[in-house]
Amino acid sequence: MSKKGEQSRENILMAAKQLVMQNGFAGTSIDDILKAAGVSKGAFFHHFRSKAHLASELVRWHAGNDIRMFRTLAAEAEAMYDDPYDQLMKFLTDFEAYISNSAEPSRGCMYAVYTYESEALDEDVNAFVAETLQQWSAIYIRKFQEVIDRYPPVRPVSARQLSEMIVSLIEGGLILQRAYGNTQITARQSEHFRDYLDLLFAQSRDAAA
Amino acid sequence: MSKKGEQSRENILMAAKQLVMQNGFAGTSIDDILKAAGVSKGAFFHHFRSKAHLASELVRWHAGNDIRMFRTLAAEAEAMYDDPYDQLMKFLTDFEAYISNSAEPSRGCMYAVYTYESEALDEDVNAFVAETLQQWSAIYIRKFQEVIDRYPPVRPVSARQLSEMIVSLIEGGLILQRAYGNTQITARQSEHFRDYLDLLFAQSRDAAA
DNA sequence: TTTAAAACATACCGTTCAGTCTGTTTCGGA
DNA sequence: TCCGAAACAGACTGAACGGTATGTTTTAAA
Repeated sequence: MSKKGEQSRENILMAAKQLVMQNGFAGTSIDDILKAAGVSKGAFFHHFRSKAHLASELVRWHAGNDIRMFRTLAAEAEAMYDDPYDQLMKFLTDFEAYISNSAEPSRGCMYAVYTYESEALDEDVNAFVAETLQQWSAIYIRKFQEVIDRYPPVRPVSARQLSEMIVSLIEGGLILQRAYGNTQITARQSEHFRDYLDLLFAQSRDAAA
Repeated sequence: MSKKGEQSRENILMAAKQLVMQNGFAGTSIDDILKAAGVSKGAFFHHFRSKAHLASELVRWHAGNDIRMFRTLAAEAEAMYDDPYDQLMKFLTDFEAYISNSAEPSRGCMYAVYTYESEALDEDVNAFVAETLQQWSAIYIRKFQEVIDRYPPVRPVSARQLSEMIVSLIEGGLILQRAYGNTQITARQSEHFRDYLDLLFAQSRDAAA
């Protein structure tokens, strides 16, 4: 593959990502994307056979970057600490920092956009979004389970429930951020969640120490 | 106002609500709404001067019903119990029941749809959505404050933080529900949140008893 | 019963949309 | 240097869209 070809494709994906996050998928026209990406219609339809195909490729491209970033954060945390609880805390704080300090302050979550326009998208795109959210959850679940096994919580909690909770808090926080024009809500909710974990596991951790 | 006139208007709003929740606002055409509502174009533009105006009226109509329902649940809880903690728990469980057993299983939150298409909507509509979310939060905040004042929590928590947390959990839960096709996630997260409250306030409540 | 406004119904209009078609340029081998 | 394929560029098309224009029916008061 030539450099230039890949560059155009990437420009289109980046422009489309920004516009879709701003106006939704149905609210973004191909012409809008062309203008923002600085490419022609011929270029667009050379790389994507339809708008629906772009939707599919866009979320796959985005999810690839996302999951890679997640795995990197998880790996860093695991390299730095032995204790799963410490790993979890570092992972959560790193993610908070990522949300707060990202060059482009977060305008929401692409999976949420896709989810709320799911009926207009292909079946397999919806399946992919669900799958990606589950992959995301899975990273948490594994870590929560290690923590629960090591430090019995004061209340019975499942790793799955906790992972659904943090994902819900983040997704919901991003909505409130957008609605209120406040870029700190999601990070604050994540902090709050860490307090909750502290309440759940502090007793066992103190006992172990 | 005549009965028939109001009936058409209501039909349009109901049809629009359903379609917007399914496909988003940009993804719903006026013709789609006419077909679903069984009215003509003349009727539509008699009641709404544009699609943007419909967006505004729709969210106002929806929010009116919503806030009314919320206030009713709050009033019922306050009539049944004297203790603010008991009131809060009843309010939360009633809302869980409402989410779970609603005739039309919840397909998400209209404010989330509007929030994710905010750039394409009028300034004042966005302001109204933010205001409505804040009204919703305010109901929680008042009650949380009463509970905090009466039963000092084991960790310092603010009523505002707790209200942002439950709203985030609900909004995020509704996204996961849609993505996974599981109608129980939001209610389960609300249950989980009650466990958290129990952890925060159990000590003070035991001491008071 | 008349009347004027409200409440429609529907054909139509200009624009925008996704997608196509017909070329031209770029580029990496042979 | 030549060639074929990849990578464009941009005019064009038919359908769908939001909105309008014009006429008809319904309604409620005088």
